[in-house]
Amino acid sequence: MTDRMDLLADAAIEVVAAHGMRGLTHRAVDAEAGVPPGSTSAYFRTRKALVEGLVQRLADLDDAEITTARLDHLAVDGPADVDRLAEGVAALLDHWLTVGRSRSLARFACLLEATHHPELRTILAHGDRPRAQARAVVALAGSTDPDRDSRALVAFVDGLLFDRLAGAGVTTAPPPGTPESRDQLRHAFRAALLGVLRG
Amino acid sequence: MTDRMDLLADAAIEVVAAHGMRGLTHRAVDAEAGVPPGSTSAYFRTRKALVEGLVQRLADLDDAEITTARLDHLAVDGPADVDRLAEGVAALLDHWLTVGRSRSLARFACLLEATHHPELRTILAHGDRPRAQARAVVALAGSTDPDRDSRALVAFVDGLLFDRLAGAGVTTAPPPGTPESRDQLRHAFRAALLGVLRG
DNA sequence: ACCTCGTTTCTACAGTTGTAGTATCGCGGC
DNA sequence: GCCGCGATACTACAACTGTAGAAACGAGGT
Repeated sequence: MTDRMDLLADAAIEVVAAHGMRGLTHRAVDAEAGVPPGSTSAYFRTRKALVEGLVQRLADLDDAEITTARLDHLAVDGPADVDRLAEGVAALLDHWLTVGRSRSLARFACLLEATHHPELRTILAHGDRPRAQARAVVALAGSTDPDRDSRALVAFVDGLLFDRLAGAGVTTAPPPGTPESRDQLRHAFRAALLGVLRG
Repeated sequence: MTDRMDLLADAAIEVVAAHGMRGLTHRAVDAEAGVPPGSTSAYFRTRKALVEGLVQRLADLDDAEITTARLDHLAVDGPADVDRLAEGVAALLDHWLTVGRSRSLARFACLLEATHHPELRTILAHGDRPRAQARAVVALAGSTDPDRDSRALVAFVDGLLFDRLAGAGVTTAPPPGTPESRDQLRHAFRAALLGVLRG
């Protein structure tokens, strides 16, 4: 709502990204935001309120972002279109892995949290908008079951994101932000899209 | 190590699945395991030890499971093989979503945790074994870059799993365990595999 | 200058959690 | 029967966290 609340919610996102849900305390947010101790507790009286504020802030930030990064106008009816779309999604993933890294981590943490706190689910309609975009794409491409296919496609993209954020494998991925990373992501998404389209 | 430790670690997995990492306390584990209060604190003196024990237990359980569910012997050189493999993976996913639901949730929570606790990463070499299996599959199928492709494939499968566990979309998925759910998973994995193979 | 009211800052306190130390138990050997 | 000792159960306490309420502040009007 107010500036100060946004400031605190942003700090809360950083805290969660850095120390997990467990580290999310009123005092930790105060410290992260550089405000006098007690401030967070004043604006978000209970911890539940703090979590809800954080989730709401994530949703708002996504709303702001989605208007600047629209992909659903990219019709796909030829190989060139597929490549163009893959380029766009790779750029988006790259963004989520670098400047948006904290937000991505916080989002996954909140999604897990929403598993046992249904009230978060309504705020965090995660993937609904991406899914709608994906639905448009696969529908235009002639999918026989756009709901199912778009859901799978979004799940794949989330999987790619999660893997790069938290994947702890032997095979090390190139650091996000590099051309090689972008290339891998583009290639992977292209494969997923093609697989879904001509499944 | 000992029985009692395994019992407690298993209870810890349930606690994390039900209440998240934040709910993981010595006393909560005591309650979940139905042991006298203080027991967990005696076996895992510090909280760090408790989460390490939990992660180790997850890894051990996976080890036990992997020997019973091998998929890498399934060579893929024709459409029939692809279908067979997709059937196997769908069954595995179904298993992870039903009887193994808590473990799957706990695993994702721990992966997120490992982001800021490197010592967990060594224990939880998540996806290494699946990745090795996937690598064998894509290599046999003639991939030009098996490391990259298998990584993508595993990421896709994880994405599917995460989506069914924590996805909070409008498009509701059929409940896990039903034939429709299996069918969707089979279809989705098939698409991913085909996309990766003939990328 | 002074009051008003919303915002911000500070303080207190009860409940929870992490951790370590002490007591009790159960059983195999003397 | 009694002893020793490892495994288990209990207790205590300091630190941390959530929450509420009281104090200080500051801009805008009179």
